[in-house]
Parts: sequence; C-alpha cells; structure tokens
Amino acid sequence: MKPDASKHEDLVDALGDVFRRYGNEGSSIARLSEAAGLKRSSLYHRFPGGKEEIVEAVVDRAAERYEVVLAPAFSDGPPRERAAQVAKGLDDYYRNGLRPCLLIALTVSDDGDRSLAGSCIEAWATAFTRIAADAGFSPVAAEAAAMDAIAAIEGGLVISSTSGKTAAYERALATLPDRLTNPKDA
Amino acid sequence: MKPDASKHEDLVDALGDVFRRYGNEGSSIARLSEAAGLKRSSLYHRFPGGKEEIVEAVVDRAAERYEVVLAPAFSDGPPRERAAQVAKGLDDYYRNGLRPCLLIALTVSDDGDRSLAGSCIEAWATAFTRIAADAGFSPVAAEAAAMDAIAAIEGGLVISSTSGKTAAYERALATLPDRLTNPKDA
DNA sequence: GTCTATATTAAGATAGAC
DNA sequence: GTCTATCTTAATATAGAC
Repeated sequence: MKPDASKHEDLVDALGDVFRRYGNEGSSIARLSEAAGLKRSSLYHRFPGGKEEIVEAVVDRAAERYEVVLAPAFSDGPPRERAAQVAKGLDDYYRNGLRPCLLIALTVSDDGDRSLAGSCIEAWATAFTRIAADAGFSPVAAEAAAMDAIAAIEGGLVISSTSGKTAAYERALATLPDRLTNPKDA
Repeated sequence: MKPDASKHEDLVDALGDVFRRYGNEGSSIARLSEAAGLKRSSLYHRFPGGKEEIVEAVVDRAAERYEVVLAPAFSDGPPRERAAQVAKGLDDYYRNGLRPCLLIALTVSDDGDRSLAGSCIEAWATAFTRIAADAGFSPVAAEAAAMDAIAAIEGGLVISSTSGKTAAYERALATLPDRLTNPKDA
C-alpha cells in the first residue's frame, strides 16, 4: 500500500465519521470539509461527483474493512474460535461500542440506499450463518442464530448511541461464540 | 378526548412518520408540510416555534404512546403475562417491525437530543427490569436481561429497516416473555 | 386557519487564481 | 492540489391577504 493511498484512506475515514454521527442529510459539505481539513473546493477536487461520490467512497471503505473483519468466519479453524476472532474484529471496528454504525446512519436518510445496506447485512449474515452451520446448526437454525446475533450487536450499538451505555453491546460480542456454536442458545 | 385533539394527534403522527423515515435533517419543512397536507405557513401557524417545536411535539407524542405500551409491565399480574402484553403493544406500535424507530432516526442527527433518547431507553429499561425482577431475577441479572431484550428488538428493527426482513424482530418479541422470566436465558 | 408571496440564510456545486 | 469568490438552488421563516 502506497503512503498516498493511506492518506486518502485516512481522509475517507474522517469523512465517514461525519456520516456516522450526522447521517446523510446532516453531513453538509461545510461539515465534511471541516472534518477533512480542506476547503469546499478542495473536497470537490478529490471527489468531483460531490457528496454522492463521497458517500460512495465512505461506503466502499466500510465494506472493505468489513470484509477483513468477517474473513475469519470462512477460515478452517474451529467455529468457536472463528466466532471469537470475528467478535474481536468487530469490537475494534466499533471501538468498544462507541463508534456509531454507518449502516444505521445512512439508512435514516432521504435516499437511504436500501440495496447497499441490505447487501452489507447479507454479507454479515452469510459469515455468521457459515460459522453456525459448521458448528452443527441446521440451515434454518443457523440463519436464525446469525440474524439474532447481528440484531443483538446492532441493538447494542443503538443503546450505546442513545444512552452511552455499552454493556448490552459488550455482552452481545462476548456471547457471540456461544450464540453461533451452542444449539441450546438458538 | 375531544375530536379536535384527535385531529391534532393525527397531524403529529403524520409528521412523526416523516422523522422516522428521514431523520431530523432529512425532514424539511417542505416534506413535513406535504405529509401534513398543509402549506408551509399553515404548519408554522400550528407550530410557531418551527421545526424545533414540531420535533418536540412528535417526541412527546411518542413518549405518550410508549407510556401506554409499557404500562402492563407495572400491573400486578403474572410477570410472563405482563411481558406478553407489552410485546403485543410493541408489535402494534412498530407495526409488525415495519415502522422505523423514532429514537434511532432522531439519534442520527445534528442536534441529536441524547438526553431525550436516553430517558426513553431508560423508561423502557425500567419497565423490562421490573418484570424480570418480579420473575425472580437478581437486580443485576434483571437489568442485563432487560437491556439485552431491548437490544434484540431495536436490532431487529435495524435489520428490518435495512433489509426488509422482519424475522429477527419477530423472534425478539416472541421470546420476550422467556427472556424476562426464564433465568437460564439470562 | 389556510393560503400566496417573499425575505433570509445555508446548502450544493463551479470557475479561475495561485 | 488548495485556495477565494461566486452561482444556483433549496431550506427556514415571516408578512399579510382572504
């Protein structure tokens, strides 16, 4: 990875933080340029397509990071261990539950790109379902356990965003290996 | 309740639907007036304080409805039955998981009123904790079970909003009585 | 109480100098 | 590649007729 690419990624990450906090409509060019440390025109120089292109870059970057975080789900190790590795990756990504979910932020929006958000949830569900299936869950039970686990984490993030309390989020991650490998919990 | 009040509540509900879908920044006066079936100026006549006053009315109305939904939690019936009643009320309120959560929509915002959202979550947590405590949970376990149940429901709503799939939300409501009265699930 | 018309500010976006 | 300056449109809000 070239240092230029790293700088560009840092910029996209900074822009993404704005969208996480303020959503699509709340992320004005003024606010974005401030977060980027660039004037409006400079931002348009980097993203000629304007806000739309910025959102696209932010989402692509998030999907990229998510792919890395979910990768352990498709390894050949023990399911329980894989679940723990993914949980660790998610906790890094969501900064111990204090980083707002980009998916949620962009769903609450005018042109909330449902197809995009849907595919992101789907990738997540596929990864979790894979672990549960490898742990011996029936296809139906694996899918259900996966979706419930995602709901627990996302719900934990909602509670964290609204009340500041991260306990539910932390439990959702801590119990992830159990949820995806212990049939009695399903 | 006077018919006038009912009409006013219908108006506030219609305005609230806009905030649920588009969030605070996405709910322009133009969009709000369209949803209300009134011209901009007429909307300002009803809400002289502008958008801020509209948000306040919408939130007050939601809190009012929520109080009714959560009321069974504080009755003197069997905990399991109370949980089932609240679950039924929540399902009505969230229209089988297809109605976006106002709390989430307003949290993703410029002036996301965290104090307001936090107090709403707190009322919810208090109700669920009460049921779990009456069912024999320890104070700590009751609080945890309550928060986890809320997270499951809110997470289910997130999944529903992003992917259209309501299964996780439905399971969160269906398992609510178990979650709040069965210690082994906690 | 609702409307048309309008003022004011901010947002998205572009042109051109350095 | 970044800046200042500017354009256009849309958003919040108000005035005053009916």
